[in-house]
Amino acid sequence: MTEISKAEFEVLDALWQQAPASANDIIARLNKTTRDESNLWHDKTVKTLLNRLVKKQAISFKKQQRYYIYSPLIERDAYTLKESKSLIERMFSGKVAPLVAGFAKQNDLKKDDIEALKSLISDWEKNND
Amino acid sequence: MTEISKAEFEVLDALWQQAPASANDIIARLNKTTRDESNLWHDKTVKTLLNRLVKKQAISFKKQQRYYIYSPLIERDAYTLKESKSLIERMFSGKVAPLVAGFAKQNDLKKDDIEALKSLISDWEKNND
DNA sequence: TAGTGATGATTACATATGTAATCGTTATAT
DNA sequence: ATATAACGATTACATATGTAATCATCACTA
Repeated sequence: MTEISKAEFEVLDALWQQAPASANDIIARLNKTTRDESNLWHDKTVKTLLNRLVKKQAISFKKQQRYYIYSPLIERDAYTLKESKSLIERMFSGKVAPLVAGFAKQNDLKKDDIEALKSLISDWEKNND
Repeated sequence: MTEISKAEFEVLDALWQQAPASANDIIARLNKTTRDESNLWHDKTVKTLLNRLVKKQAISFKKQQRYYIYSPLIERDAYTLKESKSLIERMFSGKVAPLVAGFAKQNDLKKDDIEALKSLISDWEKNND
């Protein structure tokens, strides 16, 4: 699977929300969460991106009459993990802690982040002591 | 400051290692850490990327005779934090914990990651109790 | 002093990306 | 039944990106 661009990711993300889905479902979802009116997704644009995602084998479709119904071929978790690892590899020598440290320094960690992290750590320690 | 591409980032990263630096310094650094012989950075390529980084105002240069000596205009920490936040915003609704959870699930957290995270958390708790 | 080599500047060029418009075909509304 | 609207397919096009090659200058070498 080749690279997925940012715009393609947004479209794929709308499909991940609920799949399978038609192009119109996806367009509707994209525009539902779009705050800025002037920034609506254009029908044609989304369809181009769906096509590219098909070519990149990130999604598939089957015909339902003359409509296409799309489904993801890759999983969201797998993809986001791959991208995260890539960024952390390139920017932080593969260590996740320095990224979190950046957030901490900017005061971008909220209590529930901390709770989630503590829980992850205690799980880890349960398995790796 | 516009976007910095992946290739540009690698060049900038070599400059961050030690600045100011000449193009040749940077090329040498890039190729020092390159394992694969067939994958060496080409002189011309690096210079193109340096030019683009100048245009994007990510770096500056001053003439030293007929050579250029480059310096970063942006800080590594600031840039990597911005990119990290962008990715986490796009992929994890702005929460850092789910990213770490992905690493945990893949067994990609090592003991020193855990130690670093614990330390971050205890610092955070010291300031936010 | 004429040729060679190193430097930055300019140009090149294929592919990717964002953002659509147009085309051909079919379904639908009048 | 005909015009129109809705689909997907194809085409468009500016800018970004990876990856260099060529050009104009200047310095150094034989």
